[in-house]
Amino acid sequence: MARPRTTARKVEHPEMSEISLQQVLEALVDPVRRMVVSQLTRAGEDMSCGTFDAPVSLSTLTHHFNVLREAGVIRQYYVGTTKMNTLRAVEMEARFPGLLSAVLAASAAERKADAR
Amino acid sequence: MARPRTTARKVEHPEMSEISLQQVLEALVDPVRRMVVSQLTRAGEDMSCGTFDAPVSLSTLTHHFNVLREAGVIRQYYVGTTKMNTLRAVEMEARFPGLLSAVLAASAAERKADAR
DNA sequence: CGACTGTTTCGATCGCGATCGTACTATGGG
DNA sequence: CCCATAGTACGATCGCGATCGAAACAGTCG
Repeated sequence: MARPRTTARKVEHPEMSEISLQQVLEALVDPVRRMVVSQLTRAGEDMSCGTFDAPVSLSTLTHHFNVLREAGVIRQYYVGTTKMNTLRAVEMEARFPGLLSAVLAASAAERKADAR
Repeated sequence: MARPRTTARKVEHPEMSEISLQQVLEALVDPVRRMVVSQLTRAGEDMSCGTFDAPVSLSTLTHHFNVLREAGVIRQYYVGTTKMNTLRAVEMEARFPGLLSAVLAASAAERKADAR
C-alpha cells in the first residue's frame, strides 16, 4: 500500500519553554553533535540519520541524535523506515536569541580557518 | 613599602587567535563557571577570586578560574596577594561574534524566569 | 620575624557521558 | 511471507572533569 508518506511512529519533543540553557550547551559542546548540526544547516533541508558524516558508529550517532532532540535543538520524524532530522532554528532563536547562530557561525569560521 | 599596586607574579593567557570554540564551549558549559562569568558581567568591574558567590570550595573555584582563563574567557592578574579577574569580552566578541553575549543573555533570561 | 589572609597545589574520589558491538525491532519491497 | 534496510536498545568499558580537604605558598602588616 503506497500511502504512509509519513508514518505514525511517534517521537517525543520538548516544548521550547521547557528547554534549559544547560541542556542546549551540553548538546552543543560535543564536537560530533556540532558536526551534525552544521551539516544540517549547510544542507538546508531535512536529512535522514544515515546520511550524516561523522567519525562514530551508528549506535553512537543515535545517542547524539537523542541528546540533540531532548535538548530541543533538532526535531525528528519518521518517513517509513528512515528518520528525518530538522533544525529547530526558529524556535531556538526565540528561546535563546543569537545562541545557536553564534555557535554555528563560530563553527563555520573555524572550519574555514582549519581548511586553510 | 607601599608600591606593589600590581605585583610581578605572572599569569599566562592565550592569544585570541589560539582560542578554540571547543575550549570556550567547554568553559561555558559548567554552571558554576557561567555563574562566575555572569557575576563578573553584572559587577561591571574586576573582581578578586574570593568575592565570587559559588556553591563550591575555594580550591574548586581556583580550578574553574584556570579553565576560564585557558579558554580565553577571562584575564587574571595579581594585585598583592589577591588575584583579579576581568572578562575578555571585547576580544571574545572579535573572535566569536555574538557567542559570549548570547550565552550571557540566555543565562540572565533564565535567571529572571527562575526567580519568578 | 611571625601571624594572617588569600590563593594554589596535590592526590584521591566519584559520577557521568562518549563510545562500541551485538542483538533486536519496524517498514517496505519483491 | 520473507528479506533487506534503517534505526534502536542494551550492557560494558573507559577516560575525563568536578569536587574536596589538607598542606603549601605568597604577600602584608605589625
